[in-house]
Amino acid sequence: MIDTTPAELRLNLGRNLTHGLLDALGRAIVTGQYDNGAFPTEAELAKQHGVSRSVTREAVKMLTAKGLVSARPRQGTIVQPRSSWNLFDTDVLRWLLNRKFSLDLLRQFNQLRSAIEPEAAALAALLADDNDLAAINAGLERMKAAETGGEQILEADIAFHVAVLKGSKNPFFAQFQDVVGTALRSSIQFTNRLKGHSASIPDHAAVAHAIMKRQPDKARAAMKKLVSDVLDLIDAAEPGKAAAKRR
Amino acid sequence: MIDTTPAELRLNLGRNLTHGLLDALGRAIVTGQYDNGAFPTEAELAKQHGVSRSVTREAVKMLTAKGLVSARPRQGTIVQPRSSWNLFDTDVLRWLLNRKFSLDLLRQFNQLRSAIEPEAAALAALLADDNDLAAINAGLERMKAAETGGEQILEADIAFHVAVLKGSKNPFFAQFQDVVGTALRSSIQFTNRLKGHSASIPDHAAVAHAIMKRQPDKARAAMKKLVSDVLDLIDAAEPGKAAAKRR
DNA sequence: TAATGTCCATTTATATGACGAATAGGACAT
DNA sequence: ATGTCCTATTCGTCATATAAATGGACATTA
Repeated sequence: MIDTTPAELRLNLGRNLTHGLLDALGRAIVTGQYDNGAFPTEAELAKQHGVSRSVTREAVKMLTAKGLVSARPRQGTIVQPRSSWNLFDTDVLRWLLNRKFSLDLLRQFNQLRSAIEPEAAALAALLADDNDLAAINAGLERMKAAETGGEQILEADIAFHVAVLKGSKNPFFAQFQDVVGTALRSSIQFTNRLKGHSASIPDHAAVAHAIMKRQPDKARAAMKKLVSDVLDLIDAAEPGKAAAKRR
Repeated sequence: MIDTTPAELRLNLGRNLTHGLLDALGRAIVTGQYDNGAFPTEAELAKQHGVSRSVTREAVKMLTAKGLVSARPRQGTIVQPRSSWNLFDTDVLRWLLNRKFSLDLLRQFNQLRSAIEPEAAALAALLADDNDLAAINAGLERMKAAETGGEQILEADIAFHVAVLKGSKNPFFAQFQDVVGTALRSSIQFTNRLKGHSASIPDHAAVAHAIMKRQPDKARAAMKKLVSDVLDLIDAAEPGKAAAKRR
């Protein structure tokens, strides 16, 4: 039972009741609140959260669009298996990382980065335009400026990686802008522990330099090293599972 | 102006009015129907398609969840820039590939595969369980059996790649199951032209063999070759743009 | 004139109540 | 044991009314 009040829902995401309820339900689903029992009916949801049926219906429709649930008459609304959740939806990702944070998930996410970002860097070295290059440099400069650590450097770090993804001129890679941003921000409680390494300025500079010089292979390798270092740190934090290596 | 009737909407996706309208609006948006003029208001949409406001609202809410539009009071509903569309939503991807099919998009999608699938194959070589291995082999056998070509071999091909992604035991890679399936099926009109190459049995067998033998590096290399061949064919079909190489 | 505050029109957001359609599961007959 | 039918339940759809938000017009004021 979650039993939120309308006021709380409104505060939740700063928008409106529908988005507030969406957020509440999303979190509840990813934390497994409905794994055994069935998902509440329209009427029950409306009653529990003190909102109208319209609001619940629209929230549930959005959950459907993100793959978390499916609804059929008489059967009711049912939570879909995790495999059909859209992990690249920033809402879903945020819910997952915030509530049930796990090293496993962080490792798996960085395995993804390790596949995506080096290729994106290589493409950026070939295709990035002046704007992209400027953004990449700007991100690097911000990192240097905020070298003290903390939230500053995290945002600068994100800006750098986002700029590279965008510079790839491939919309599928560019799509990961939000994903990477969301994931890095959501997992800050962990990554803070390994700061100083993950935000290694020289390694980032090497990526930027290779892209500027239009050297895709060097850019790929430099970016690969960067992400690999993060993966090494994660494995080091949990030696047991290190079997899942990825080089 | 699209002006569908409720009956047409129902047929569209075989489900209900809401999903039918979602589909119609999604297609209209990705084909740029609303790029200059503004998106219709709730009332207009309801009138144009002969459905109630509830249906339009829920369809629009789903579009919102997929990042295609945003809605605010007084401002109305506005189509978001392409960069914020969720390309990894199978609906969005299907709409994009069906209506405005382009070699560019196909190339970019295969650049993504070229980043993802080799790493997934390497992980699968390390982590796939017996079920996964069986599925990979089954896909390969289906390909051999359907060697005549046509739709049979495409489905077998998809099954093979999906099995590898699943075998990676990484939910982010596994997520691409639907994406790869949707994209391959949607781009069949083009890929048919280059069949026989893209579905090279020996190359697929090499991937499967490396995974069975638990050789991640070989699996990665074999999968890389497989996707690279597709990319080469795409570049060959459109020599001008081949500058966007990706090795 | 320029800055600021007030009001208004428009559009989405929310609420409510009613009815329709589909179907899971049981009752019943065979 | 099997197939058929019925019914209760739940989502799907519709209609209408009211609230909230906001961009812009307009008035006010320094």
